[in-house]
Amino acid sequence: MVGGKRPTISDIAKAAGVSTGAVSYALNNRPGVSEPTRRRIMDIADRLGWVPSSAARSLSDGRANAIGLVVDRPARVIGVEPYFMQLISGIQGALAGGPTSLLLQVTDNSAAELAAYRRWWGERRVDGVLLVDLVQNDPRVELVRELRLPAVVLGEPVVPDLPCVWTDDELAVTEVLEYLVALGHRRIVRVAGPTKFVHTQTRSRAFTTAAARLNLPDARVVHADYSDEAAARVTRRVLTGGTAPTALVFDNDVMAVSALGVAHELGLAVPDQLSLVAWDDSALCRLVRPALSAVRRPIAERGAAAVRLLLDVINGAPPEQVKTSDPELVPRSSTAHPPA
Amino acid sequence: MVGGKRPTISDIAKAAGVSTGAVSYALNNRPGVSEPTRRRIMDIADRLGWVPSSAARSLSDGRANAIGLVVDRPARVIGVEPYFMQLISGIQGALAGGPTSLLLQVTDNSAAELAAYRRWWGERRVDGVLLVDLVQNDPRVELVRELRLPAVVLGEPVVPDLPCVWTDDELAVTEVLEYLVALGHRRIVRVAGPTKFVHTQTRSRAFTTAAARLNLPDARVVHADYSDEAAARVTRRVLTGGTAPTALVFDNDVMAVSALGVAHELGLAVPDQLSLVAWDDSALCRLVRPALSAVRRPIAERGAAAVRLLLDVINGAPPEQVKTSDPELVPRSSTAHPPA
DNA sequence: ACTTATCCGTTAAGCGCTTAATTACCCTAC
DNA sequence: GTAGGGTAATTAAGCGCTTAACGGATAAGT
Repeated sequence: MVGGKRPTISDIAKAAGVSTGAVSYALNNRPGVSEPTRRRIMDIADRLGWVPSSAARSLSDGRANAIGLVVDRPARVIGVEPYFMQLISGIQGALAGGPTSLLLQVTDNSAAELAAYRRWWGERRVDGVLLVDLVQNDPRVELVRELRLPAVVLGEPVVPDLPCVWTDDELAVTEVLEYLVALGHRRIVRVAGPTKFVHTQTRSRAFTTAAARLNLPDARVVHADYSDEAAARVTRRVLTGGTAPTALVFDNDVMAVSALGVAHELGLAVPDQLSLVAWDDSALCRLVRPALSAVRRPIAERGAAAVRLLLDVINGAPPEQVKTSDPELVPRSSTAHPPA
Repeated sequence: MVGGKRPTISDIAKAAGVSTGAVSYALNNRPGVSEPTRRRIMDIADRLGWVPSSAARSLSDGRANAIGLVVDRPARVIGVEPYFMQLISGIQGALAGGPTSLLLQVTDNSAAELAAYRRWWGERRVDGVLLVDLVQNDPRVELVRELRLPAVVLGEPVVPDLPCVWTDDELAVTEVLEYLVALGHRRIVRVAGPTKFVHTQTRSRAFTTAAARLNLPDARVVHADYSDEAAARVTRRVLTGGTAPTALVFDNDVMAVSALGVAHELGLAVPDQLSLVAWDDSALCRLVRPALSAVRRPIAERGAAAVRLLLDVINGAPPEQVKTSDPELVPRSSTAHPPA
């Protein structure tokens, strides 16, 4: 308890008059010590305030008791999106109480991200990792396979044998489109994130499919990079172009809010002349006027599920593909009938 | 390079035909091996893709090569504020390239936070920690001292011998007040965060002092908890009370945006009938209409400076108190002359 | 009464790395 | 020719913990 001096199992052994082996067995609840002895040892252990040295434990059992997450988004963007903090909240929730810690790294390029995973693996610092924002032919998939590093993807099951936690975005896209069509919209544009992301493609495909089914020839997809600047630029172009859409669906909240500004600037009233839907609900969506209709996804749930799955996989469980609860559209004040 | 098999120094030793001791000396650039041998060893090491095992290294040199950060804010709030992600960005920037990793924990109560620090210390998982959101008589200060755990405070230097990185908030508060007074405001209310935080008190004190100096008897401070709900409640009360203020200064961005909604609801035009200033600039402030005037603080710089300071302290440097560059007021469209 | 099984506990090796102590060898100096 | 001084290596102990392998004692089986 007193500063600087951390008790070790041999301190406990000495105090209990047994060998360190016995202490180890007792502390780990494994057979080999009698009940009274075990109890005595445990009492001494927590009287001394003993906590196992993670380094020593790792070294001998090969477990790091840590998992890693690297987020590869430019600093400019990362601060803005509530997504990651909510994800981390969920992750922590599932980690709480257990012996496992979270190692976090924020990088601004893909090479650094790969290097981080490789280093963590080499240093035996993590038992497994979480993979977010998968892209087509993602090099990380190759890497974790090569390294035999347990990994769980946060996203659609595109890689057959890689465990993942996913949310049914296609469903949500379809729901949004049907909702807008029900309001009377026909010209709808989806302002998506970068093409490279798998989830972007999934949503775009769902969008196109649903649009075809609903017979909306003017529906189309344009891309931005999640930043408000890019979104403003794209939105302005779309709204001032030929046949302007009456509804826009965005791939995050920041872009939708940015569009709100652009609409204002162009003198377009939201929702009377233009409807807006954001992806990933957030305080941002709630606070802005008019409040934004948004698709709410269970982000923290994703994080928690991913952690549980990863811990299982680390313990040798087969690679499952887990689906979270479905997203839901939260209608607010940014959607209405299109102008007559 | 091939999966699963991580080379150790004894693999290198075998390949080079020397002892593991020699390998260790060579790899750590310490005297004891000849230049040719060193070169040969290093070549083999990186041909084999060797990376030191952090567990083994920690165990033998007592260094964890990691620092810890625990953020104690309810999940509800944490996702909203860009602050932490920006801080983490800054932290990573200073960590990049070095051997040190960041351990992150998000908790929702102070006891859990203390437990986290204690556990990290016991497990020898971190070499030092970062402390944010200091409160009066913060138990963490006592704890890190008792444990002799190197720590750096992100905030004002309230504890004499604890190193810290701080930003001159008093200056900013004064600047904001002078700015508003110059515009003609006399009745100004500061909507602050919880009283318990040291930074809240610092700012409030500066506010009161400056208000007295500027002869503003109606200036006062009210408190909320950083959430949009609380801010809305408080703002509504303040604006509908006796002598309503003509300007409000908030302690974060979310509360300011929330107030924007309240003003709208009460039929108060911003900035013509009410001026609003946010603390900590963010995309939120930029994107909202009218865009919010805000105090911009060098958040990432704080994080980076704190990391550098912490690493120094871990290496035995004396506890410095570092001041960052000054905050600046970014005037936008939410501030103007008060109504005549 | 003797083997067998069971239970409790100790021993010791090993995880991968660092580092003080030691040895081996070659040079220079008196 | 031998003591003294580097330099370049090896040896081995130790960091704190886990865990096979082993041993001694007691209880049970025939």
